[in-house]
Amino acid sequence: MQETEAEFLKKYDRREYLAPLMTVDAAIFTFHGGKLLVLLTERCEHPEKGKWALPGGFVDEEKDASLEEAIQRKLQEKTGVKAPYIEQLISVGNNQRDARGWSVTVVYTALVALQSCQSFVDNVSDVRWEMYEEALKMDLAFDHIEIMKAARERLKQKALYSMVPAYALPEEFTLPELQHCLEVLIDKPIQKKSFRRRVEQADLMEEVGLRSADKKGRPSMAYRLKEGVKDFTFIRNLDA
Amino acid sequence: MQETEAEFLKKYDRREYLAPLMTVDAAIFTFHGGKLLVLLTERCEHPEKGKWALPGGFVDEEKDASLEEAIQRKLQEKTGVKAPYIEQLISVGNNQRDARGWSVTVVYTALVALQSCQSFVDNVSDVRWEMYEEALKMDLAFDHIEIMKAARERLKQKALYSMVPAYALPEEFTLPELQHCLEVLIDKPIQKKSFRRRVEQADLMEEVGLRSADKKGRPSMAYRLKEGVKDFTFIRNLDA
DNA sequence: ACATATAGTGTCATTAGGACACTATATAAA
DNA sequence: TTTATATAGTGTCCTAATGACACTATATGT
Repeated sequence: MQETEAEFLKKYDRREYLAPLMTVDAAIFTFHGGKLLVLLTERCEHPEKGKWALPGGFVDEEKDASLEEAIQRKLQEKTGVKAPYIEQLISVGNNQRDARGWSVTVVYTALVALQSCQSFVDNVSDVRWEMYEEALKMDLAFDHIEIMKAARERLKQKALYSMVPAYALPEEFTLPELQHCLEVLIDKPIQKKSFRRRVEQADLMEEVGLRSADKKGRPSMAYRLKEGVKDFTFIRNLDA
Repeated sequence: MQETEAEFLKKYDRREYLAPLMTVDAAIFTFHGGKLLVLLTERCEHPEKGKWALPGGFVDEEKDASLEEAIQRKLQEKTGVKAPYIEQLISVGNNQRDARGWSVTVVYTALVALQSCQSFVDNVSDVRWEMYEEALKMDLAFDHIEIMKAARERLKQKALYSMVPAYALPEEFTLPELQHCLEVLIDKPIQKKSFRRRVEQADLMEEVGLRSADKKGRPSMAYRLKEGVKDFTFIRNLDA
């Protein structure tokens, strides 16, 4: 006799399967003082207690309806950061990465403006922005060093063919600032003219008036991303 | 008094967390008779019993040391396909996609040569190669239609800037065959000359002699991928 | 032989982008 | 006030990639 789906689900007990631990983590970057920064939290529990790690944690079946909700909730709770344009990077799962056993993490990555969360981060001791170059030398929890490197690499690729790094800057920024940000991300100088041609072609920014001259030299024009611009890609590579 | 990590792990019981169901699935494509084909398996159990689905299944903590091993094992067991250059596509997780509850799937995708697994697929009734265009109209299990579309889109992007589609062809192939394959993948004609320039520049294939003329017209040169070529990318887009 | 079908090449025009000199406009110092 | 210098921004040439498309090459079939 055929079992119906309703009958199947009624007797079905998920506890019969010991599923792997399921976490979400986020590699969140910003740009400040000419440096790329990455957001870290200190682990307050075993395993890896006391080590710094990418913010994240267990998916909560009650609180989260999806992986996207889970990572937004975890980020918000732990660091105060809201990352509207967060993007899935990769998933890592094996029986080695967590001492508690088979573990899977779905990793997200985003660029955010420092201003959007500075006050929160400044006021708690277990969250901080670390310079990426320094974070590379740290003994991060689990396999988070490798994950962070993968996120950094993705960022580099994005910077080669898009203007995404604008998200890491304040709402208003100048083209020299954006160019410098890109140069840090791709780790090589960009021709000023090439860069500006691409900005013009992309037609994604609007002028918001001259920046008051706080330093020597000609003042630069300030821009902001046009309304409704969420993501955008150039056809060709910068340098490469 | 501080708890040590060893003490923590000793008393730690994973069954206290009800982790989401953890599966791996694969969108496997090939190219045959001028058409893009996708590999499907028929579900033999509830839920979605009797529906066709992307091959995949639960991660087995005993058998699999990692997600990569899990997807290779599942593919092999269910379809006989070995996909050496399989690639992670995306992970999907929410409380809607599986009637059994919160479920996460890590999706992989690959292009394989039909020959490498034809006999297996021919001999079992619950596995088949379906034309992609037809599969689109099917009522696949879970959210597999959306996942399949995402994999198709990734394939299209890859075809625009790489020669990866060569993996979907027999070991020896002609340039007109490869061009046609690319045209199907990106769904638009390619300039013959542009295509051949790129093949030459890439320097990834070697001649293996003239193809015997089975049809009208000048016979074409057969090629194979050079030894050691695994993945390769062009700088610029085809058409776009 | 000649029509036709398919494979493969030659070549020109367009365009993206690197190189780099040039102009523009500010502050600081003489 | 002039001049030095620093930074912003533009003009212009050269090269490389590639789209467009006509051309040559080599097979089959009548």
